[in-house]
Amino acid sequence: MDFCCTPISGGLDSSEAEELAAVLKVLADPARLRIVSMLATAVDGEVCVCDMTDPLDLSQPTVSHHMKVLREAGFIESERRGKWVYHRLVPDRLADVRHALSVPQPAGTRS
Amino acid sequence: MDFCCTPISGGLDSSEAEELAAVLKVLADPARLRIVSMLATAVDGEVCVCDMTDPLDLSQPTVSHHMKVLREAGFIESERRGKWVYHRLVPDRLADVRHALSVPQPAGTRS
DNA sequence: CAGATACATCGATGTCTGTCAATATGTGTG
DNA sequence: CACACATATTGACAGACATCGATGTATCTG
Repeated sequence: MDFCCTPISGGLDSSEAEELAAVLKVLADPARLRIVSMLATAVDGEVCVCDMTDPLDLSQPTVSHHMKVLREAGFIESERRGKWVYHRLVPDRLADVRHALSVPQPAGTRS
Repeated sequence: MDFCCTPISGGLDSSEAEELAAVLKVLADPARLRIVSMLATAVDGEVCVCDMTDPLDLSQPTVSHHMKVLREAGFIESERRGKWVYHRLVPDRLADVRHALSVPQPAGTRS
């Protein structure tokens, strides 16, 4: 997954649609959205799992699972420092998704 | 569902995350993405179901189901003319989703 | 090494959903 | 009305997945 996702406006073929759908599916989860949100608003841009289980009201294995999904989809990077693993957003990835959802000429705007 | 989705950068609470996740879940399907793509690239901005079953390689009920999901999520508008029902994109809805996924200050960009 | 803490992996489970066949509804034509 | 065509609805089913408890792995401290 080098660069992400043919834009919708390009006329998606079957495999392009599946690729974009897979990426969107990663974001289409309340817990993962809140994780992304927490990373986006963190003062240092970093958060460790231990600081997320409580606000998310989820078990540690579940949070860990979501981090893995986000990491494998390229949305976050993780780095171990001591006992903790710090997670950061990869902002370009979100930008790619936004770009894939862009529709250049709003075709149907004539009322 | 008046206006769509608190931006990620706002620090999503539980219900805001669920709302945005629900909207993204609608897009996170290959068939629906291809439908949106076909509508976005259609010359008149309109397509009827009968013209989509073949390219999508899906049964008519399945396509009809996807149209309903897209309509209920505010992504398309549908209008009956004669025997056919024509579907149009609601471009603002996609723009809302893009906006919700924006991260103003890429927090973690210091390498 | 022994214990504690942070995180990852595994297996099981309940729920959600994309799909289709069958059928119903709506619309035009004779 | 009878028939054909386009679309919607219903019911059923298989696969996907979010979640958790139990357990494994890594790191630090005595």
